[in-house]
Amino acid sequence: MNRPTPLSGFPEFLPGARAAELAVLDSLRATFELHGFCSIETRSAEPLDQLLRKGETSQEVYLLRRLQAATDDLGAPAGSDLGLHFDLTVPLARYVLEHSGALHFPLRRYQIQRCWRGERPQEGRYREFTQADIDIVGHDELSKDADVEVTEVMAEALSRLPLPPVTLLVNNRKLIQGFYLGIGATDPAAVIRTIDKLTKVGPDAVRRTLTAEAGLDDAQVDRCLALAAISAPDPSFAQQVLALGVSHRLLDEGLSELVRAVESAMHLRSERFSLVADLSIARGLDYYTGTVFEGRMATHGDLSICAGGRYDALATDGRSTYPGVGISLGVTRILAPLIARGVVGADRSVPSCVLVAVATDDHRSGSREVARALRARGIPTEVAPDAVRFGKQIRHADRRGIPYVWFPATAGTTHQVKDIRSGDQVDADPDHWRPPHDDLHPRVTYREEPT
RNA sequence: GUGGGUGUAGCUCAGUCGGUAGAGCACCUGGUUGUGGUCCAGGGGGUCGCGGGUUCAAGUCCCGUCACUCACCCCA
Repeated sequence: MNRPTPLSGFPEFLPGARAAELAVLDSLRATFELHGFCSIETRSAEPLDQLLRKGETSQEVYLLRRLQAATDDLGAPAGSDLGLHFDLTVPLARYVLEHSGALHFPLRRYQIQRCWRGERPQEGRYREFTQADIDIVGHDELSKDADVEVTEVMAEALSRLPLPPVTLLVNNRKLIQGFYLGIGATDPAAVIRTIDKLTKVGPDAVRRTLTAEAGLDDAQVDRCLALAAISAPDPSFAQQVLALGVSHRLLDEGLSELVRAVESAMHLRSERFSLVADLSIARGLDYYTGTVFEGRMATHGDLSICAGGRYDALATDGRSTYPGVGISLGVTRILAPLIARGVVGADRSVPSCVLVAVATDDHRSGSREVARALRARGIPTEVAPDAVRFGKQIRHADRRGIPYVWFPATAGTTHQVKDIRSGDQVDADPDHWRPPHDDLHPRVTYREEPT
């Protein structure tokens, strides 16, 4: 077979699916900018030693290698190796340090770029994928309001997308860490790592691990599981936490932070977005220090489609530290499975709103004139490629989802435009006719799955 | 990296005991010479993933290999 085969983990969309993806990306960008977040783009490659900091040692990094590299380059120090970034947070940290003198803090930035991970691909897990991140980075300090703000922006961004609803689960690292310290756990980090797997492996497995590896007794494990079982869409979770009778300075601090985050997010709820305080959310990464997020879509099972949190030291150069809080949205992870199942798509595969028909080759210049007049008023228009019979030209439009076919005036006839969905055909003037606003550009279609 | 599954038309798949390569959908043409979708008739399209082996004969059996895919790990 001469036809190339697909590359596992490197998804590519057909034009219609790409149109849907573009519409989603445009929507995200518009929302982020509406909140005053600026865009940055960082280079695709970072020095390998930079990538492997931040407790990300387990990441499968794609290395960059020059085909024509001289042999003695192989002897170069390991630190000079380049790798493709596997997220947008590590590059942000590097960027902030590199440009700290020229940036204004707090820095509110969004970043929509490809990332690469060498792990085995599966549904919803890719080797090349697009991520949309928003972060707020401070200089030495960062207000607690930043946590609320990124929550608000992402809530709005998700609410606007014509996609399945998202639940954002929120917790606070200080709260659970303080709780574990309060019950006498000696290695709270180990407890966090174990609790993070609760939904995956279940309470029995967690109990065994907590006993064996974190050295907790049965009573302590009971209280950990009781804490992790707490979940509420409003600040009422605080009473449940207090009822467990544990006290610790960090616990109190985290509790009030989480209450505040949940309270200020109450008004963000919509049909497509809900926020829940869920004390089983821990996040495995150890650099999170406060609020942690994990977003789920019911269509994606246990896979989280967005994640993030606060880190007291996103970056540090010895003199200054740069605390940050942010959320990453897995654009490819959300879209690729939904597109593959036919749940999400676009109502057309080309941007064209109008196809101008060509009666005969002699009439082509007249058809071009009509197209120019429509384009001059911002209506995406293409001219039929061949002067074949009109039935075939209409079919050309139909196949691509182009909603209108324009029949230019000829000797004895007037200009007419046909809505090929309804079949309605009316007289029209190229300098004045305008389609309904909704027909102007491709739109994302969302069809709920028959379950 | 570990373990399972699957590779046949553009897509989804069938192919019996080893005996001439199939269906549905899609595509093209015509019915319909300036108006699509429905319907009817016809048509094109295959190195059966690749390599080797057994056999008179292999899509089918054996070995190898590659790709895809699912699960574990980890994560958007």
